Formats: sequence, structure tokens, C-alpha cells
Amino acid sequence: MRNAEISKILYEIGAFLEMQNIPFKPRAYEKVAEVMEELEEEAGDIYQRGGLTALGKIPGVGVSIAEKIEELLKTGRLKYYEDLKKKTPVDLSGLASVPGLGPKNIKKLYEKLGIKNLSDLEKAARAGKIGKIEGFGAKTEENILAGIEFLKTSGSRFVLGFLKSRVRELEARLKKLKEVERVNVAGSIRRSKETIGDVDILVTSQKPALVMDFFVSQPGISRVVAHGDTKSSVRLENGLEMDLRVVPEESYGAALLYFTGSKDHNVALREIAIKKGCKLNEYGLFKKEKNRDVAVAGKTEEEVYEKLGLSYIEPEMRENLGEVEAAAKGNLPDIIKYGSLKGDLQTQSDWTDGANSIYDMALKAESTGLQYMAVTDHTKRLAMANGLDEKRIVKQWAEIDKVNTKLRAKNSKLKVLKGTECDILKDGTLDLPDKILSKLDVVGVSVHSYFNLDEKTQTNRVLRALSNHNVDILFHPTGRIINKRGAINLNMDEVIKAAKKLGKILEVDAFPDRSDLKDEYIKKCVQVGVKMAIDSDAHSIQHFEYLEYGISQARRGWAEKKDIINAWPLEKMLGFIKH
DNA sequence: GCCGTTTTCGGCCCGACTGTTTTCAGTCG
Repeated sequence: MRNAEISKILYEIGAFLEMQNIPFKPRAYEKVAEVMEELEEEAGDIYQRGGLTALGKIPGVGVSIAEKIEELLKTGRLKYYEDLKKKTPVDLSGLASVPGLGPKNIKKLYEKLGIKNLSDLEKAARAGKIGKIEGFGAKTEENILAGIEFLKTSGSRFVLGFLKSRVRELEARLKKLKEVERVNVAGSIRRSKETIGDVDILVTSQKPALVMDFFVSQPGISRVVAHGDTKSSVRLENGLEMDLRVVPEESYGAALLYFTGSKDHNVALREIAIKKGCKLNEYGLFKKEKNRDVAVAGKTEEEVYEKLGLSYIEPEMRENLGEVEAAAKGNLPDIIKYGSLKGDLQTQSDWTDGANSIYDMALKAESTGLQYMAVTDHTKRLAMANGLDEKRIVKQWAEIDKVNTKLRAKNSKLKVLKGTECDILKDGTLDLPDKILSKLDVVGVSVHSYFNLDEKTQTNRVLRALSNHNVDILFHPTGRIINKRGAINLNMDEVIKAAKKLGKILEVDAFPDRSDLKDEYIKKCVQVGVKMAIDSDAHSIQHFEYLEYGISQARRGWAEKKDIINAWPLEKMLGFIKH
């Protein structure tokens, strides 16, 4: 049984216990369910490796839950869960996905109306039966119907890089409002998660009601979910939910911290506060005294961290994955800064599936602030992209020479490098011969076919490609495309080990729905000392702006400038890859 | 049910909004 499935069952157990008003246990199960969902290693593998003891090492898993996971792994079933389900035989996950509907009300609906699933729920709501139950009303019934409609039309999470411009627009509109003093986007956007579930915006204002009214009357809103004095919540036509909160100036830092999250990071900070005899909430850090709380900090995030005895933690690192401990010891890495890239090592031109000429790409790269850019068009196996064969790539070199001459003539500092995004064939050999590859400045290789090979075959295929001495970089290593296609079956530990041994570079592809490597693999590379390159994978001049998301991703993976070869000057970078 | 640099027992983050109520429970983040 896979982690996702185990997580769902544990989550449902929590909700069933919640129905029965059992204290604390629901939180324990819910927490474990979240951990399991994010877990890198399959629970099955952990169990194989070290049995119950190893399962117990998963955060939040104790003796009781370890045994339950064991039962699930061994038999595919869990008696404890089935007994709970017998008592209230409902599609809990389905029903709970309706916004505003939780365990308590699901239970009530089952007992009063026999509602077991979403379709029962919709029928009952349409028939006007729900509003008649005690504790429910006409408004609740309406909300349930709207919630069901939302579920039918909404998809998965939103890709950060595809959404950010729209959020920045709204931020700008709010900034223009004279009643608004400060504006900050918080939440997962500020942490630069690769996908985001909703948008949190913070403002300070002397006239909150006005700001709230302005916010809920923005264009493109399909539903106002909440409209209060300090908090409003709207849903856009594309399903995205946005929250706006007005907070007092003296609490701005604490509020920014609180609403930036992550939840786990906040909980860790609160625990530190408690140990210091304080209380931390969105209004500030307070010292608890006899009969009142005295404010200690709150105006800025820096101040709150300082009073907690921590150095400032960048938003991208706030996941409670070791950053709090590092901040306490003053051991935080100096993560790579925005705008610090000097080059881009993966771009496509109109020689294959790019939209712009090499010269236009070069001009745009320069105005983006880069000093070098590798043209890495596809190779012949990728026929649909008009991939280059030996003859055409040799012709392209002449073109690149011309472009460089033209750039020098106008005193440009940009240098265009000869490169390739060479296909890795099914057996791990490459789509261009060594006599061509050896003449290139930058050889990137990537998988564009046979995505479904089993782990061993796929890993060996990639390792074989990496072992070619002309190869410099593995492009978009896992091949995933968010919301479209999962990662190929690659044993990343093996790949990282091989990259270390062979001195190869792994790419952080910044194209928003690739974001590949993802943060946890970046962190591993940093730990082992494998160097990376952050590339735009630009297929048009507009795409250079995506480099920002690659930097976000690298920051989330704790990468420093020394880990990213294209944050280095050209000579140093080339010297390293061609050692 | 989990967890421990105050604890192996006794805690467990905390506040806003909504809807249905006349003081609060449920849900959410």
C-alpha cells in the first residue's frame, strides 16, 4: 500500500474520532496523515528495512499508529478503521472536501438524512432537506450546494509561476488605494512553494472596512466566502481562493510571520515561545505576567525571531525541516539571492521548438542581466520539435559565431555558448555522436521518451548517459510536469551519487510546471556537494523571467551561490564543467 | 495517540468568521 492511501485512511480515522468528540486523538492522526503524505520514502520500504521500530521513527508515529500501518502494509486492511467506518459508513474524504463541511456535520447529516456521499448530499440539498435540520439553515444549504459546484469545477493546485503576475497586479491595485498603508503577499506564495492552494494578502489600514469592500468587489470574483472586519475571503472564477487581512501596524511583523507559515514552522516557533514563558500569535510575542500579557515584539519579523533567540529565517526555508534548529545555533546557510545568476544554460531557439531567433534570445538574456547564455536546441530524435541532426547543429555553430560577432560589435557583454539538449535514447546512449558533443561548450542531456520504464531500467539508462565523458548537465532530471505528468521512475539517490562521483551537474529547471529538481533533491545535492545549474528552459524571450522561480526553488533547497554554477562568472563555470 | 533540554504523565497553537443561535459550535488556516 502506498503512502497516499495510508495517509487517507489515517486522516479518515482522525475525522471519525472527531465525530465522537474524542479529544486530542484526532489531531494526532491528522498530523501523521500529513507527514505520511509528504514522506519521501514509501512506508512499505521503511517497514521492510527496519520493521515497527523504523516506522516508529516517522515523526508523529508512536507504537499504536505503527502497528496500524503494519497491519495496512501486511493485509491491506485495518480492523480499527473498518469498525469506525461501520459506525458511520460514509465517504468521509469526499464529503469533507466540501468547503465548510466537517466531521461533526457529516455525522449529523448521516444520522438525520442517511447521507453517505456527495451525490446523496447534493440530492438532499436540492430537495431543501438540509435547511430543516436543527443547527443547519437555508444559508448552510446554499453553501453546501455552492461547495459541491466548486468541487466539480476546481482542479488541482495552482502553479506558482503561472499565477504570480495576477497576484502582483492585485497587490499593485491595493497599494494604489490611499486607505492602504502596507501590503504584503504572505502564505505559500511568499515561501515560493512550487504550487499554491490559495493567496494570503496582508495590509495595514486605518479604514479596514473600506479596504474590505474594495477587495470583495474586485473583478473576476465568483463568490465572496467571508466578509468581516479584519478578514475577507473570495473565490475567483478559476477556483483560486484569496484571503485579505487587515492587521494593526504594531503587529505587522507577527502577522506576516504567522500568515507566511508554514503551519509547522509556526508551531515550532510557538513552542519556543512557550518555553520562554511567552505566547506567540498573529498579534505579537507576549510575555505572560501575573494578570496580563506584555508585548515583547511584533512590529517586524526580525524582532520576533530575535526575541525568540533565533537568527532571521528566509521565508523559503520556513518548513520546520531543520531551519529553526539551525537558526538557534546561528548555522543557517547563506542561501542564493534573487538576481544573482550570471548565465542561463538551457534555452531553445527557432532552430527547433523555440519561438525566437538566437539573436533575439541573446538580446533579451542581456537585458535580463545575464552575461552568458547557452543555446541548447533539441536533437533529432525529438522530430516533433524539429530536433537538430549533425549537419544542422554544425550550421548552427556558424550562426552562433555570427551572433557573437554582432553582439561584440555593439559592445554587448553577453556571450552565446554552443550547447545542446541531447536526447537520452532508450538504452542510455545519446542522440548525437561524441565527435559533435566534444566540440560543444555545454552538453545537456534529458529524457523525453519511454517515461514508464521501471526504476532499475530507467535509473541505469540515465546513469549510462551521465557516464559519457562529454556530458555536463542532466536537464530536468525527473521529467515531471506538475498537474500533467509524474516523475519518471528514477532512483534519485543513485543519480546524485553518480553525479558526485563523475562531477556532473544536475539542473534546476525553472520552467514553472517543471520546477525540476524539486526542493528536497536540491537539499540532498547541497549536502553531498553536487553542483547544480538553474536554467529557464526558455522557449521564447518571455521565459527568461522564469529564472526567478528556479532561484526560489534553490532557496527552498538551501542552496548557496557556491552550489549553483551559473551564478559564477563564465570562465569559472566553463572551467568547472570541462575540468 | 504522541511526546519530552521543565515532563515517562500531563500536557497538546490559537484566533476569526459564519450561521444558527441568544451564548456558541463548527470549520478553517
